[in-house]
Amino acid sequence: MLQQRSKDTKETIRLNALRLFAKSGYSAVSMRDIANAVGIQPGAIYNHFPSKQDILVDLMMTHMVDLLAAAHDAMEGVEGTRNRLVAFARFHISYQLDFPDHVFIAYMELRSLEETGRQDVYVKRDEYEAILREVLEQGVKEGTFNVANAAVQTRALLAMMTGITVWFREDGELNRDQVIDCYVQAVLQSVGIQE
Amino acid sequence: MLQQRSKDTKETIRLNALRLFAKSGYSAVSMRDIANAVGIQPGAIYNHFPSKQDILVDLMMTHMVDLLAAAHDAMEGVEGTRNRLVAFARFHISYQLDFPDHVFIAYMELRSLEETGRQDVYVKRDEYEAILREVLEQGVKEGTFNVANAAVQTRALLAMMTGITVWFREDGELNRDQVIDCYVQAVLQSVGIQE
DNA sequence: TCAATAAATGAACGCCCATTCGTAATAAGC
DNA sequence: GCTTATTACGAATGGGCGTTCATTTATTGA
Repeated sequence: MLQQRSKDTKETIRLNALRLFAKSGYSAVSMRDIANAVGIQPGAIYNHFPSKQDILVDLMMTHMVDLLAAAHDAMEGVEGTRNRLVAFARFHISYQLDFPDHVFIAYMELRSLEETGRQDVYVKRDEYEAILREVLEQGVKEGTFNVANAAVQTRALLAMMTGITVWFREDGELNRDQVIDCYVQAVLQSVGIQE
Repeated sequence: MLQQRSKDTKETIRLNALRLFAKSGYSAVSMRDIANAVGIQPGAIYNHFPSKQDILVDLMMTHMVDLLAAAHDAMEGVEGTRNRLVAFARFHISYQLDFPDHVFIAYMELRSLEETGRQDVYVKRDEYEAILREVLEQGVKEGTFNVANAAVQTRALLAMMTGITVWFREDGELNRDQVIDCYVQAVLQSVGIQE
């Protein structure tokens, strides 16, 4: 049998595992499924990852780290609470649409994580939530925003924006920018700012 | 071995399957897990359900039918778009909090449904979305609401309100009514209504 | 060039899966 | 009390699971 070697087998495993986990869920995907998608034998995966669980941890942590870095990047230098809220909203939604699979498993497969690793992901998630929460708190303090509870509103808005991946299709009747504008308007109005 | 008979073994199976599916996901739960929770042998489940898949379909369809009936009930006789929006929001959030497991699997396990059954669930979901969408469309037509796209806003608001189950705990620092008020305010403001 | 390392195969491990079935025990109707 | 239908047990089915391992092949660095 022909054995192809590849320096990025590990990356190929990552990509396929991500796609399969997002489509069917961690538990429903077998190492054989992943191996088939990659084009190797199941055992060969263990040259790159010590276990199935480690693939999931790798995917989720990588995602959270990347997400955080990108978010801080997008917010850097943006001044004013309204501008910062808009910047965050646009960043968050765009990121969901760019990496729907990453976002989906980071959200859905927390329960599939064993205790090791789950705490790490929680910490990163809190750090991410804090970015939006601080914007809201600042807006409330200034009197710019009308929000009863910044922490609650943070989670409400994140859920709202994250949900876009469930239904949005690039070939739908509204294009990406139009949909983002709808959401940004909803976000702004929800904190009491009229368009 | 002692064999207990029970008229509501079927209902007990339903309750335990629901709880387990919600906690770990459909694929991660085995018929043995369910049987153990119920206190019977795995084979005995097949006296009540033809397959594991049928348990899931049963749970999801039952939930959707109940949800729809309860929603129509809650909206009946409520006049005025603002009042109807508030009524729907309060109903939806309360229902999520009352039946978090039902809601969770109806949302998450659509992908675990085989084609038969999935279409039925989609129809019910659309029917449910339509209740809120029609309120928003009416408000836009009247000029009461400031919403760019009623269909988009419908999904955005449903995602926002449904997300509450992810973090809300009955013993948290805010009680149920306080949290509901926060969300209702956010919903109202998001459609352009000032509190 | 050639040893050392990395990455693949393919077969096997023991275990758990959903489901089936013969049989026994219970409950319901007469 | 006896028949019948229901519901349970408990063992078995074939298959898939995550993972291991001896072995082979390819790549790398001295």
